[in-house]
Amino acid sequence: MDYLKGLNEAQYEAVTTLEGPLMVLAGAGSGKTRVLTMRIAHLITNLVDPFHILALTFTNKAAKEMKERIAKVVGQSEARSLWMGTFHSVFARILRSEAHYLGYPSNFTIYDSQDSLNVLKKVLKDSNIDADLYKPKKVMARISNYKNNLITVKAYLANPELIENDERANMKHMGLIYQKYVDACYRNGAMDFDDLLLRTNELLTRFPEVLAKYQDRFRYILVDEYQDTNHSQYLIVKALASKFENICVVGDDAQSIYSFRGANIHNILNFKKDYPDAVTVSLEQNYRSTQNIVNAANVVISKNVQQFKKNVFSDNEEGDKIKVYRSLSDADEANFVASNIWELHNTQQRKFTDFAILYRTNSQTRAFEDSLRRKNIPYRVYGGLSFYQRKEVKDLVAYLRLLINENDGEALSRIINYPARGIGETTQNKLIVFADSQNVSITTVLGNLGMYAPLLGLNNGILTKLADFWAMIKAFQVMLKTENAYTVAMEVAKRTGLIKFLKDDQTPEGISRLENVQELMNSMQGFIEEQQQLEDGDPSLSNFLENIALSADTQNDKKEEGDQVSLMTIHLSKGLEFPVVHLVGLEENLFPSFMSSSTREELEEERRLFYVALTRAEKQAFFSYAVSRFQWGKITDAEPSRFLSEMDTAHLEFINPAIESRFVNHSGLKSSIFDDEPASPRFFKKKEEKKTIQRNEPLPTAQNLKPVATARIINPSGASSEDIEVGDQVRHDRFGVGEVLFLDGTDPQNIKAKVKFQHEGEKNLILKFAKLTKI
DNA sequence: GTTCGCAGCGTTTTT
DNA sequence: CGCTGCGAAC
Repeated sequence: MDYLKGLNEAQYEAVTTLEGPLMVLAGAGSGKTRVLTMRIAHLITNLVDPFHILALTFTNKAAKEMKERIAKVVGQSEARSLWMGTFHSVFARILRSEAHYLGYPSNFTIYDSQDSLNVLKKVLKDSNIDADLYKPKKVMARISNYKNNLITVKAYLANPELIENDERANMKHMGLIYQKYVDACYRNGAMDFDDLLLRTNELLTRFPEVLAKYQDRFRYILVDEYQDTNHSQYLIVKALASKFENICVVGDDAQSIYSFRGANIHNILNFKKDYPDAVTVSLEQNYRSTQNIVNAANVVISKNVQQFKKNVFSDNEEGDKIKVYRSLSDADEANFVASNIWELHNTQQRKFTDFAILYRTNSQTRAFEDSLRRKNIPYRVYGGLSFYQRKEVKDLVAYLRLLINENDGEALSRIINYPARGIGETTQNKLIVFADSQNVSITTVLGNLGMYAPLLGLNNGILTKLADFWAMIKAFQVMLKTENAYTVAMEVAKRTGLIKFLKDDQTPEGISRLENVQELMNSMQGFIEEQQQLEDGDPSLSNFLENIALSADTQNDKKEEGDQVSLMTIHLSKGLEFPVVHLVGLEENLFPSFMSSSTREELEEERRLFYVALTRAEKQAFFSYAVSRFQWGKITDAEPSRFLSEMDTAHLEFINPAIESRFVNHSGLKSSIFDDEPASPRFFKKKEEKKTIQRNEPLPTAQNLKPVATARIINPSGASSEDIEVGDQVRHDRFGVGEVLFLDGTDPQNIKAKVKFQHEGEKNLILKFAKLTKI
């Protein structure tokens, strides 16, 4: 049991207290993941069958990481039968096998937020409701809120208080809309994210035999990030654990940052009330960060009223003070960060992977991408628009979804006329109205066109098109019975004309779209191969679809992780650690967000977010903020974040005193430094860029071209080309092998390469998109 | 039925 | 600014 060695007293207790309810309050950096991992290992060593263990996490990333670490301790085969995953994926799996209880098909589709929103928009349109009062996103948030609190349509309609509440918000039709939305999803054979939890609750409450079955299976339950569970998740855990009560929850109330999606901090605050016999273990020693960082973070989080008292401390070196940089603009800030990374990379021999840039909102990425790219610093952006949310990818996926679940009206409407095949809006509307009037689904109408044709009022040309379309879908379905998912998907991409449609668009964006589709095919192939290697793998199309529905992963998770700077939102950074952290955009109305500055609760959550961000840092932290920022298409003045003033200056060091004093004396003059400039934002931007280039880099000369052209080019999706130089032999996905004749361009985004291919002749390629491999 | 262009809008965080 | 949705013209 060497794995028990090296645990401190509290960790040891948390790992070895196997029976009964246990709450582990794990301060930031206190070895939480280690404890969870060791605990599972210890369970298995103590002859608990992994089959009886359920471990729930919040992100796929966390689940994956933990699985790997457990496999290292107990071995691959032992780890396999353990159930570990996100709430959503674990319960989606259970729902699939028990769907018949709920009147759902087991092949139900899982809708992501975008799908749900589309369905809701249709509902709103149908209902002839004032679109200004009922903004889809707002309505969706309310519905989501109901669901997460287990308020079904029925419960809603029976609750005058809720109805009154919505009436007061000027939304008296919420009940009706809610009903219609739920009906639509049901008709489509689909569940949204919230349904996965709500329906699980329904399953466990309405069918005691099902509950008993899973209670018996999951005798040992572990929940990571318990502070972020919502009510729905809380009830599921509670129900499952109520037989054996071997439940271990791990969390840190100071790191609860998901209340916007229903997380209820009281779940962890009240754990003792739910399980009076619970053992509580506090992990307070932070092994991750320097004393200075830990202490600085403690000062800020102590401003929160709502929290357990903890004493997180570090025995590490005291460490550097946190350096605070005040910048003139977002571009200036990005430039500072990039220069700083470059410098530390050179002077302290830090790898690029040692650095993280953390921000509040995804829209802040761009400026940093620009500066990093200019300095040829490799980076990777996490999060943002997921690969699977791109339109071209979703379109192909919609076809595949339709093959699995032909009732999926959302998928159908997405592709019935894409690529255009003459089935326009008018025809679709007729179909919908007719199907409604006959009280059947559109699928039924399409499947029995012969019978319905005379009643539809459509001309023969259109009817033929509809028949052809449906015959094609049916043919794919037949094919799916004998061929593997990849082959069918390829056939779909070709036969529907999707590939041709994309190929016709030779703009860089068009090429990139085609490549994304190819990438989808690749990832599918990868998935199939991976599943085939697994003993209990499932290479089916439906399994593939489920996996992508529940993963917000960007495309290149499997791709090589080179030496790259990480860029991500603070939310995404939870659970991670980096030697050097740049926390940027520390401005009022940005962080804390203007959306979350009205109530104390909201502000406390922002403060916890700040705490999370700072405690990601191991050795060094840098803060920065800009006095003016280019956003919403114009320049906005900004004040430093209140979190900065909440800190103890003993932990800080202001690193640009010159600029500081210049500004301190003239409050509110920030914009006046640009008085000699035209007011147009465009000019402003230009000037900024020019300035930064001059200040930090020599002008592009022939000498400087080479490093740019030979650098790793990172495109926005994160894929990278190898270092390409003139004379290199390269391989291209489609054109095969060739020689690079010529490189052209200084803008790393737009370097063109002339390549002579053995068979295809000379081509001009944009390096960023071409994905050339050096051979 | 399709395409293009413009206006208006929102803009936090994720399974 | 960038996206969506809508209306007008082909």
